[in-house]
Amino acid sequence: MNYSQSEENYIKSIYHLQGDSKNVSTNELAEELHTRPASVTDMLKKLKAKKLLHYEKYQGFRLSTEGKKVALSIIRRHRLWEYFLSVKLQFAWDEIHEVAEELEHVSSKKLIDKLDEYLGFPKFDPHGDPIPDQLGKIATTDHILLTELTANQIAEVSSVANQSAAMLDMLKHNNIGIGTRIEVKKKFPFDHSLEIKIRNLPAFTISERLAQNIYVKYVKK
Amino acid sequence: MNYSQSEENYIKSIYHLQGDSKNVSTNELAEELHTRPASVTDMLKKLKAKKLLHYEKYQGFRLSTEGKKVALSIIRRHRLWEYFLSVKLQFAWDEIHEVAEELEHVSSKKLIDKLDEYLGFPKFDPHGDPIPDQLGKIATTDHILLTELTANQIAEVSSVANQSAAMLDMLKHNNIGIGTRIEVKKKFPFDHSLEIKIRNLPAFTISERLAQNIYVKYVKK
DNA sequence: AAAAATATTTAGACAAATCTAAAAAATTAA
DNA sequence: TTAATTTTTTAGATTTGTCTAAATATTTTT
Repeated sequence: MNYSQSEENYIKSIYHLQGDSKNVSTNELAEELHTRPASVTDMLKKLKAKKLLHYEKYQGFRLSTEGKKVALSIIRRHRLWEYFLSVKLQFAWDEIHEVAEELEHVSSKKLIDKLDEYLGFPKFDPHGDPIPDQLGKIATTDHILLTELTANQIAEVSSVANQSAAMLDMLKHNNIGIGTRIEVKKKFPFDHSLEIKIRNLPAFTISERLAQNIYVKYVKK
Repeated sequence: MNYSQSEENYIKSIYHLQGDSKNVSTNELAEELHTRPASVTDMLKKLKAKKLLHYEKYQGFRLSTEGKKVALSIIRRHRLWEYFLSVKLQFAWDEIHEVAEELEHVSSKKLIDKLDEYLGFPKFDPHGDPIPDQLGKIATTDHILLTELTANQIAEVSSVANQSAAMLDMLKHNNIGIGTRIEVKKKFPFDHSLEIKIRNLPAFTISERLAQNIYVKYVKK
């Protein structure tokens, strides 16, 4: 089956919002897609008719098994293109997302499988997110949120939850990238901000909001 | 300026049909695009409003300078992707066109310029057609139509004018590809078909129609 | 040069994806 | 447990790209 760009964007966003199968609300999805709730309702009816999601009026919705399969194949395309842009074309880390958003809608399965092979079947994209294989399987990671990291423990940035330009710009400004080693020096109870240290730079503070979007994994000292 | 996929397909087809600036007709374009003449008229009005073509009711049409510029940038994208699919992803010669038709609509200029660099600034695509550079310049070739080739003269296939699946299938069936050396043994005045010889294969006949779609260039014996 | 044939355009409709404004349902607060 | 607020849906429009059928121009034939 083939889906329109618009349908694919809805499916992908629902997949990200529902996480481990919580129900997604109309307003939430409208905000994520920068569209209006009324437009979301319209599209939901269509996706329901195609059996891609479970949806009852006023009750929220969630992808069906088939819907998840479709979502994973879109995510596979997106992340393979990100890997290609970064590793082969030398795009900067914060430039790849936007271009991959366009490339992901090219639907030839053969193209994607050949690209995967050409790239050497990478398991993670440049943001540290896992790339689903042909069957939709994704490698598991042991990462945790930076907010959950114990003080004075060193960990390595493994992925970011949010890839908005504003977020990526902020990370760049703070010299944080995939693989950056971070140590939490202090947690401030007042606003839950964190003082962190990177390499030999002076320690500095980041907001809880930002820290909630950074995944890290422990690393031997 | 950015154009829709549909607009881009019209511009590209007009460019191919007009050749060295002959006027294109509504029916001709409708057939090329597998659409209806009425739809063509609708789109022409839109493209005229965007100053991409010269068009007066019932008089045929032709791309403006700006329109040609746009056409060349679409062709650039298409041929670079064809080159990538063929050289990097090892797609067969007759499979690349269809996928490139989709990829060509991804519009990031940076993507295309980086891809060009990554591929080593190729001058010709796998079908032998020239790839426009960033400025729209295309390398010139000295190829002629196979129908124009003198008998008993050896020449090498340099490109094909038509990339329909039917055409590519026929070429494959006849063992003709870019670089194949062909000698015209005889021209039949009755239906203008040609008897040709390839390598050590027995000579065989091809139609005028097919020969009109094959470009060759002379080669020292 | 009129008639016939062909090419092109207009008029009006339709599907997809979106929107605004208003109605209806669900949730939260008083 | 009503009232107020928020969320969601419906109704009706709009834009883009397409279509069919009919009208109008142009070209070709007789």
